[in-house]
Amino acid sequence: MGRASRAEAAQHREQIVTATAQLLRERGSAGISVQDVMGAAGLSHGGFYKHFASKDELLGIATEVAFGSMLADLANLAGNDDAWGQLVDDYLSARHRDEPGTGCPNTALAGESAHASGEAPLRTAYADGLAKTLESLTTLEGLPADREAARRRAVVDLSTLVGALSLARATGKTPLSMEILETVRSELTARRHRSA
Amino acid sequence: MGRASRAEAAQHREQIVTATAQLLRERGSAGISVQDVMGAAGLSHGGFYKHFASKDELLGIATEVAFGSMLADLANLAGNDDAWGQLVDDYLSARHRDEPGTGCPNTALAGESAHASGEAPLRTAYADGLAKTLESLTTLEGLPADREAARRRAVVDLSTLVGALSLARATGKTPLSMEILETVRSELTARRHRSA
DNA sequence: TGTACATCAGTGAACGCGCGTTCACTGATGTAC
DNA sequence: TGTACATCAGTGAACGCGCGTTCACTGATGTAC
Repeated sequence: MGRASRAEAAQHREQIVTATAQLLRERGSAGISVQDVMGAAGLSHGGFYKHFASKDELLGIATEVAFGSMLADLANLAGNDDAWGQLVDDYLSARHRDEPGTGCPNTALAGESAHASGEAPLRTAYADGLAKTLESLTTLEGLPADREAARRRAVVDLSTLVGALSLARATGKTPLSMEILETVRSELTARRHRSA
Repeated sequence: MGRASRAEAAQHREQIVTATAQLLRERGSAGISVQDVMGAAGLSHGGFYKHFASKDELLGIATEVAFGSMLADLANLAGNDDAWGQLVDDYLSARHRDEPGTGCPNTALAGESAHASGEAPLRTAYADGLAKTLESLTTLEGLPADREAARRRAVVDLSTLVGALSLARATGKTPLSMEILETVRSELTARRHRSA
């Protein structure tokens, strides 16, 4: 094969990271191997360490990327007329439940982060991503009138969204799963209208 | 060593299951080995299959046991004067965050269940345990006046509790983690007083 | 109650397997003149 | 622009390791008479 050009190498690296960001959210870190993610870029596994120092390092980078695209989605919503209603409907949809690979890392990677060691790159990236998610949500909640109240609301609402999605995913495509999504969706929407 | 008596064997089995129920919630299924759980009962790994058909079967049984003791705790609360306040304070405590091994399996095993195959015993046990948790919580929420409203409240409240604990665990012993626990705790308590 | 025999819980070595990581090697890419 | 050489992305075999599971074996337990 010989050497790949710098542009090709950079593209390969991006493919590896993107594939990992998706597979990590779908299967968890124990469910993906170095061979899996190299294969996703059309490469054999041996060259992995020309790009990353370890699997752990890649998981940290992939976590950053996953949060990055999720925060971009969230920022795009901000301009919307009914940003909050849109967010709740998207977040608690059957689609989001069934496609964790492109969904919110706060939910998909919470267990991963909890089980990771304190120094693991994934854990650091998760803490940073969660903090940024709450900042972004606080802005979206305000009503800049009372930023402290908006922050509190963001924390409670994100908890509710993450919990509902976790429980819905844990029970797959079942009636109970749908009940959770629909109940929490209508409750969060109603609660917002009540206070508006 | 020779053969163990029936009483001893039954005790060994119970030790294996109990240890697994704890380790599973602490480390996840990928974090525990057959050797680990046999060692917890003071045995070598070879005899495992005299007790269980597979590691998957044990994980299912351990999940049932974890839900069983959690539901017993919940039932004990029911007699209490301020059962709801007690539940929220216990659930969102630093202790519960730091000791998943003896805590709520709805939160600890949500990710495990989501990643397990549809036929995995753990997944079946989880779905059953979550259904029972919601039934028990619905009773605790009522006000038997409107059972449907109580059920809806149980679904939303459990989602919020599970989400807050997941996020708090993902960020370990940090200020953000404490903020999440305290904010959601005070919010859930206040909300209940408001409606009482 | 005592004896002979079948049962089976537990042992420890072994199985195949996939894992993360290392390494000698290849040969096109990139650089220096 | 052309040539000589160094660089290094990617290959594929190999490493040690721990995993879930199997198996021949041991010898006390449980059972039958």
